[in-house]
Amino acid sequence: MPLRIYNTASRKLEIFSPATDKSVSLYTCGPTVYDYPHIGNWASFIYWDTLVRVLKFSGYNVTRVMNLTDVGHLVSDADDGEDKLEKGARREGKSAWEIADFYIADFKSGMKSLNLIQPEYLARATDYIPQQLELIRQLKAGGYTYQISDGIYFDTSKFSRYSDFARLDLKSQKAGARVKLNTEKHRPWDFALWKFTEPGKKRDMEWETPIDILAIKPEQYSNPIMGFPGWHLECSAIAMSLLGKTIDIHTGGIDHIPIHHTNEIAQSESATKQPFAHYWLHNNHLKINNSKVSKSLGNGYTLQDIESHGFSPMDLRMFILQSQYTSEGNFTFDNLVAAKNRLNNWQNYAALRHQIHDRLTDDASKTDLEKFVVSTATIGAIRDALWQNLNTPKALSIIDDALSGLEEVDLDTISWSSLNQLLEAADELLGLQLLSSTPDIDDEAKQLIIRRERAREAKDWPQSDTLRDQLLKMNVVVKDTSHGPVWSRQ
RNA sequence: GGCGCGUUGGCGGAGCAGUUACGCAGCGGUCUGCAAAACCGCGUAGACGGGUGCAACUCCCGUACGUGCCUCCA
Repeated sequence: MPLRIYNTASRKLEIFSPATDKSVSLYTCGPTVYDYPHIGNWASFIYWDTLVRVLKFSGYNVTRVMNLTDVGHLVSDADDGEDKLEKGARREGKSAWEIADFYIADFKSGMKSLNLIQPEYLARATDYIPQQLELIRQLKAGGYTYQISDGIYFDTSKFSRYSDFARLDLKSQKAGARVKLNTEKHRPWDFALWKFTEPGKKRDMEWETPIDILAIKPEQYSNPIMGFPGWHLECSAIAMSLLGKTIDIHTGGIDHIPIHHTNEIAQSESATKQPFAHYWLHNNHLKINNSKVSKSLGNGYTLQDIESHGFSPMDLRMFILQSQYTSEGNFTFDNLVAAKNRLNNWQNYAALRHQIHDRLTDDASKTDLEKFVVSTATIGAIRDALWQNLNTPKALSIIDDALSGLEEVDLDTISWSSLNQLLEAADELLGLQLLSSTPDIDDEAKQLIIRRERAREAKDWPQSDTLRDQLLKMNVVVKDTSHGPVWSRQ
């Protein structure tokens, strides 16, 4: 069974096959670092992290780039309004550079707490200004640009396939119906490659516009014209400079199909005459309380909000994995509780491995057939589920099935190594930290459990209950099963 | 106005043309010193109306409702 993924470019489920045998180049549109990401943003990054995990698990050598948009993303994608970074700076009384640094640090720490694998390259747009200017240069040379009073624009009429990717009928789009149109643009969907700093203004982030990309003669050029890159440009420039002209997989949110990715394709392919990406994957949006996440509705919960409600980042991760990336999830705190409980149950199963080990006296005397073995076929089945367009809910259900058998049987009969293999594979593929979140209990707690068993044998219930309370204070819960006591963490 | 998507049991959420998804929550029972767990069972899901099939939650058409994009947003 091959790895299949849904390619937005073809609108079909396709068998994945990278250009180079066992290497995969992967580009993910990263955050605009002007504010805390909300859980919808994180959902996207959790899904793409799962993709990376699946590829690595399948033996691919993955080189992944994620950009950090720290300049040029305007309040409106239609090349109007203020730069988000500059706006954030004004809001917080800092410079745009300080804003970017702060939210980049926050993003990295969020990635860590959600156990997202760090991409090989986390690239700041402002670190790639020369590459972006070079791309403009190439496009200008090819006749794809024009200049108007506020910047240099991409002429979409020169790229005949412009509307193919999003399958939009541009004529029927009511572009600018609700925003003031830039009347100088030749077409509403032409987009800025480089914007000039407003005359008489000084931006925190601005660069001198090289004269050779300007449509003026050198003798007319007196004072430097300052400017900054358009939002779409960075992704093409960063991706191509780090991964080459054609990349295997490009991922991003579903909202990026009609504008951002359409524009990336237009400018990249106009410059190189080669396909920009073979596979385009898009995650659907997470709804919150059945409505969309929107800054204006104020429902964009952050990771900090989740934690202040008493949930862990892994609870959120479990919640996100419970629905498939192409479907529209719905977040409520009740649903998060369900995910938390499920994860907690898994952690209790994971903790059994310490208790099997403790009792392991004559492991060799029992054959695998006599033991409860989590078969390697289970791990294969998990992988197969994920290979089916990252069907994470299916993968979770397979793990549920495998784990739920464990508590019915005598612990002595469970194969320690096969349980460990399952947990390792689950962690590798889903990143839920089942192993690291369930360390063994200390010797003191173990002694208390033994003493409690003695008390129970002597039918000394008050003593037994006292010991149980003592363990509870150490966050260890003891349950008396028909096969003896089993502990778990509270 | 244009283009698109969705509608599964209390909630979340998959696959599949014919066999229990799965999870969380709930109810009843067994077991049990108590508690918890575990186990067994229960609630008879598939918006509505047609159509094609021996057979449809699963394919096709229509209707209703919801929702997304064409501003911002993963």
